[in-house]
Amino acid sequence: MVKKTLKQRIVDASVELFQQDGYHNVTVDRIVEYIGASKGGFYHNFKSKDELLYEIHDVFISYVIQQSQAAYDKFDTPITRLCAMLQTLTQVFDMYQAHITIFYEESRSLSDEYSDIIHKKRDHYRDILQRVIAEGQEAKVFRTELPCTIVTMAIVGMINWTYKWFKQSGPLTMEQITDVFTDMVLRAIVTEQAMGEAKQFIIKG
Amino acid sequence: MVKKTLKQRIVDASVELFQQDGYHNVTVDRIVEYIGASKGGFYHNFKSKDELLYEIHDVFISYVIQQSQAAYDKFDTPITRLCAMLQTLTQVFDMYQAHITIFYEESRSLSDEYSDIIHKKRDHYRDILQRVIAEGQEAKVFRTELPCTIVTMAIVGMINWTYKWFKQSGPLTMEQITDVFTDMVLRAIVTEQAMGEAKQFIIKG
DNA sequence: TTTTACAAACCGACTAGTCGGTATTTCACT
DNA sequence: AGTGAAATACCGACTAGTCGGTTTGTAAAA
Repeated sequence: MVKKTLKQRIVDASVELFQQDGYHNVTVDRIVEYIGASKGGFYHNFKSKDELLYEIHDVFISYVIQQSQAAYDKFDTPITRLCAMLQTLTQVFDMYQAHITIFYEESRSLSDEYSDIIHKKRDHYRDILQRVIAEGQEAKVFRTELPCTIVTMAIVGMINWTYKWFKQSGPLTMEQITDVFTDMVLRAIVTEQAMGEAKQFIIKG
Repeated sequence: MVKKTLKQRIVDASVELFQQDGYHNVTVDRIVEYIGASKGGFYHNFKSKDELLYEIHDVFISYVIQQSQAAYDKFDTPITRLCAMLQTLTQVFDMYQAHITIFYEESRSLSDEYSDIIHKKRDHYRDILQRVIAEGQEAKVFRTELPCTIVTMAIVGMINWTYKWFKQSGPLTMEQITDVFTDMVLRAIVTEQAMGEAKQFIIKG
């Protein structure tokens, strides 16, 4: 697959440009000029600039959902599932930082027809994580005194926020950061009696 | 102060409209129409739409910095300082949710002259928190095996992300959420030997 | 009289989307 | 395989509309 389709080149260029300057500050003219194409070519592949934005959103969130579900299916205890999901998510966030930036900063620019679909998928992603937390609480592996919705959003926030500050050129790799996050989350929510199982994921002092 | 100045009315309306629809989707015409004023009045009070956006940013971040610093000054141990800052921050985030949405989603729309100032202040806010973490590590109250920069960003992410999902009409108040966050953070980072001092902030199971 | 505070019409730059056209590929039929 | 027609992919000048900002006007305050 040496030859990239024009459509793919448009998407790739847009992801880059949208991340840098934001959806509204990037014109269709600029996108096509950037890849040496034309407006005709653009509107042959997309019915609108909106549709392009939607496609970028969808590719990303669908991938996140699929990966999260795979991490869930691969293991069978709350702690291992949670760790796998944390690892998977940060990995995705490492690779798709540009997509995430667009996903979380430009979703308001989606027209109504698209935003419903995207919002549903976003909720689905959260639900997968929340299910792990809830199941862990039922099994008394995670502390039941913490509301599982808040715990879920605390974790989601911690991870999602990385797109704002993580630099691949920074002093720590995403793997190292993941280890710290995993440590913090497990310490925060695992019960005393289940801490034995979690010990292997805790950083030694 | 029954009479609000036009300037204040413009700011208030803009905060509301920007949060709802985003900076680029709200025209100056719409702002002035919303409050029953004119474009002349707008440009009498602001030299540009950019300046208005800047002012909204600045009011908010300056307040956050001031409140964070006050929380720091009010106490004299890492744990109490951290708890006070968590409480202060979530309180601010409860009150200024619209400002925060704008602050974190529209800062890219700031022109260069303004964005430098805002970015510096944003870093300053983070530094105040990071200092508490670092001081806690020096005092062996917080675990030194966790890099303080990552811990800081994990906390910042957890708190900041609330602006995406917290609803004042939701089942939990911001105070209750703060208690959960505080519990999780302390459990995650306080050392075994200092846990005694932190116990009062931990939710009992 | 000058300044302040706002109103309302207006302008110029910019941009999403269109449309008529051309190059390239696909494919049915010899 | 070779051919030609139809479908597909792409081009680029043009348009209609939008929006930030300006200019001119005006009434009250200082």
